[in-house]
Amino acid sequence: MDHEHSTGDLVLALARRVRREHLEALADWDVTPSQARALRVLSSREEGMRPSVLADELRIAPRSATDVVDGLEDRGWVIRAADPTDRRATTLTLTAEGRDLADRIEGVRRQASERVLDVLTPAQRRTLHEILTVVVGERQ
Amino acid sequence: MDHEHSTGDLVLALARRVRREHLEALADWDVTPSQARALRVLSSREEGMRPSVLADELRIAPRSATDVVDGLEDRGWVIRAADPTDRRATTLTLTAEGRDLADRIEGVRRQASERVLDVLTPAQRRTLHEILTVVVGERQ
DNA sequence: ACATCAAGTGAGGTAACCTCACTATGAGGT
DNA sequence: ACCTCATAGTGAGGTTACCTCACTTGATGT
Repeated sequence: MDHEHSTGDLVLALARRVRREHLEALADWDVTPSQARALRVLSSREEGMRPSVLADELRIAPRSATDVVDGLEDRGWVIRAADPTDRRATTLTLTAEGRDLADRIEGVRRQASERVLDVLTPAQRRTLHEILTVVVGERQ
Repeated sequence: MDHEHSTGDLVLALARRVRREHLEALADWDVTPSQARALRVLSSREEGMRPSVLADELRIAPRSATDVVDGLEDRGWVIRAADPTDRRATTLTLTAEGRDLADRIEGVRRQASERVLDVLTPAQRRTLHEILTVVVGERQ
């Protein structure tokens, strides 16, 4: 009303809405957002990921990954084991419960996004996806 | 690679990029993100906004608005004054420096978004804007 | 052999939120 | 006028998700 929304603002507003939906869906399992992000990364790779790699994927400091892993371990979703090839290192492995939870979270995440984008026609959906791929695809 | 990005993920990724650009642009003036948001709201309305209204606009608790306003006042960007019509209330007014800063921030915000969306053709830009308007426009 | 580098974590700090409780004031009913 | 209840703002104290710095332990290149 007072002034037109810029495209950038619209992107942020949409993201806010998607994130809010994700968050609500997450509330059912008593998982913090940062734990959910970590579970997602851990389930996307093969077993034995190092905390430092997790930190890298999450774009947080290695020290912060330690805290996140502490939380996941407390809840019984990952286990830390010694890396046989490097005695300084630790390997992270999802437990059965952890993997299960990660899968279920991925499911509701998808549903939550669907719910938000539902108002678009299939053609608009496709076009949006296409255009976003172009922008996001640029430089990594 | 391991699995296709969903549209929801693309939205979040794009928002992350826009936000990062904004943040970098902001770094020049030593303004925190929450201060920048508050300045934006304050400059969008007429003088004399109440802290409670600011809180509402920012979707934060009234108590949190107090802290944000404290910061803005310390930096000399707003002044608190007594509301003559209600002695419990306070009115917030941007100083000249505050208004000036808000304007400059708005400028670089716009430029930062431009930079990100630059890779699109004008037609794609228009289409994106249109589709986002549809999604964001739903229920308020 | 030894200096240097890397992996993880303890200690302590910050920003940006929150709730709860309190004071001061306003507003409505009787 | 008085009493009750609602409202505006803020002090106190807590939480989450990050951070840096310093340290220990172990690997690695020359």
